[in-house]
Amino acid sequence: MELIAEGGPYAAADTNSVLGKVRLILEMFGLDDETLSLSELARRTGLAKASVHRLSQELVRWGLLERRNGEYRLGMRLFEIGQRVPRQRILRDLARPLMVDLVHATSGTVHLAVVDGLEVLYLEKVSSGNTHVNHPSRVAGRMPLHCTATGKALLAFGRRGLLDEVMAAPLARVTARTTVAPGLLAQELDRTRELGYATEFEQTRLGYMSVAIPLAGATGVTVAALSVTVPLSRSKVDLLAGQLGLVGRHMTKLLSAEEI
Amino acid sequence: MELIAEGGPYAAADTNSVLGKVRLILEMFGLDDETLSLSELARRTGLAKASVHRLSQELVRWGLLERRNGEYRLGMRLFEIGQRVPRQRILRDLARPLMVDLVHATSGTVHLAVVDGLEVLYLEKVSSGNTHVNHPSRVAGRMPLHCTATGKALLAFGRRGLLDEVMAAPLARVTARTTVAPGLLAQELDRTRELGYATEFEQTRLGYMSVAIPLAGATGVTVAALSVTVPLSRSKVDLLAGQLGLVGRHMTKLLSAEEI
DNA sequence: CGGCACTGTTCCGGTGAGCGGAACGGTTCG
DNA sequence: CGAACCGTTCCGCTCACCGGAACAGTGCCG
Repeated sequence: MELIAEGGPYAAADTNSVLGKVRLILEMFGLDDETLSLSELARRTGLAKASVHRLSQELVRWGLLERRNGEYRLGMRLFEIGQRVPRQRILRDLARPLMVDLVHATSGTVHLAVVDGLEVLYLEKVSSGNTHVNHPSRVAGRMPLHCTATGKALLAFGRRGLLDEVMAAPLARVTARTTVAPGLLAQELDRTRELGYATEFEQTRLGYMSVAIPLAGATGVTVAALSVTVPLSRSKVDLLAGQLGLVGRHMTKLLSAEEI
Repeated sequence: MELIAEGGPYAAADTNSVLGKVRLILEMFGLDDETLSLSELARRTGLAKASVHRLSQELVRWGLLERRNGEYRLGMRLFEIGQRVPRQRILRDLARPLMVDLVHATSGTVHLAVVDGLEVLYLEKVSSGNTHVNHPSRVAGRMPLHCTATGKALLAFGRRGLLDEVMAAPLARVTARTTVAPGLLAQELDRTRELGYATEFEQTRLGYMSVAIPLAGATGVTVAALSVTVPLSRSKVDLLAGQLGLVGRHMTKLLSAEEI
């Protein structure tokens, strides 16, 4: 089991530095494991039980971990500090109200995403309770760049060279309709640049399609992407693209006031 | 200037432990200071420049900090890990779609909050772009318990003893209409328990009022509160309370499936 | 031009914070 | 009751960490 590899495009942890150990401890808490016992943490991290005990106590004092009847869980302070990260905070604060309106105009699910490493990172997800379906996406969740509408918008309008890096590795097949041929992907991106928006039909999830647009910051550089996902049955691409475009122009104005 | 005291109800940082230093560094990034230079960090934390340099480098390698043309800023990884905190994640994921609907039903601003320490901590905030006003509240922002509708709902239906702790210190006057007399607050909370919902008229911000209900987890214990804020001019307390009640019952059902 | 006041970065010797094996008390098993 | 687990504490060794000092690069002012 490769523990260190999980969780994004960052360098590996160093076992014999305090920070390395803390990192191992905090990153053991995946989305599945909500709470972990001391022994379990020691086992999974490979650290000595005494060390985990000492560090965990200090983390609890900080508020990054909490202790509920013997088990450790990630603490509220971590959420609080995470909300201060400037890029996500500015983008979300500006986009959220517009996303809410978009949900009601389209009856779909709206995503705000940035590129992090070689993946799409979802900053925000808004959907209505009425039309709510169990989408696999999560806020702070990751998806491949090549099979999502947001990913394609970011690839098409983002920094050059990103596409090459993505195509350096074989493209993962997520559904039967996912584009895995590099040539086809390049073609799709050309089309995306032409139209000004990206689409995706059942390439992420069967039965659903998405339309996405890039969001440009003050300098004109693409900093994020916004998408609407609806059931395939009621796909009105041009209508959705139009509604997204309106919001996109509004966002660009808002973003120009901020520095991203 | 008291640097350590800021940022919640947690124990102070220890300067001569690695974690203590890291904590100082990370918590220097407030909502105002988006980016900080190395020297500035060293100055504010009181740590040696070499130490800050070494630790910051390790934090960048981890992804908790990012470096953009010489300046440090909080990194995306921090946001990502913060989103895994289970209490906030479960509550938000369940509540967000319902909050979106509530926004459109009421044309107000909807907040989801928990109590952390002796304050209200906002987990989520949803408002529409049309009716958007610059509310001072932020996601992951904090407010006093005694002057907000969510705070009063949490005080009235939350764990016993919390009220005593709050009243141990003098109640801060936020606006001219904020309840600062302990006796009056107790009376308001009695009324809240009687009605099943809490209200607040211009006690947080002049021109606005809020209605809030408690959200009960699987065991019946109050775990969070949900509120709607609208301009004072169109305050329909009983209507808002009714709409909140519907959502509240729905949330209770959803929360019973999870373990909070 | 040189001096100055800043940056960020590197070096390195002393040392105490951190380490973790081992032992300890408290459970929950069969 | 022993066995196997848990969390917690102890303590001496040692190496990762510390931070003053020296270094290089930059922008400003006289």
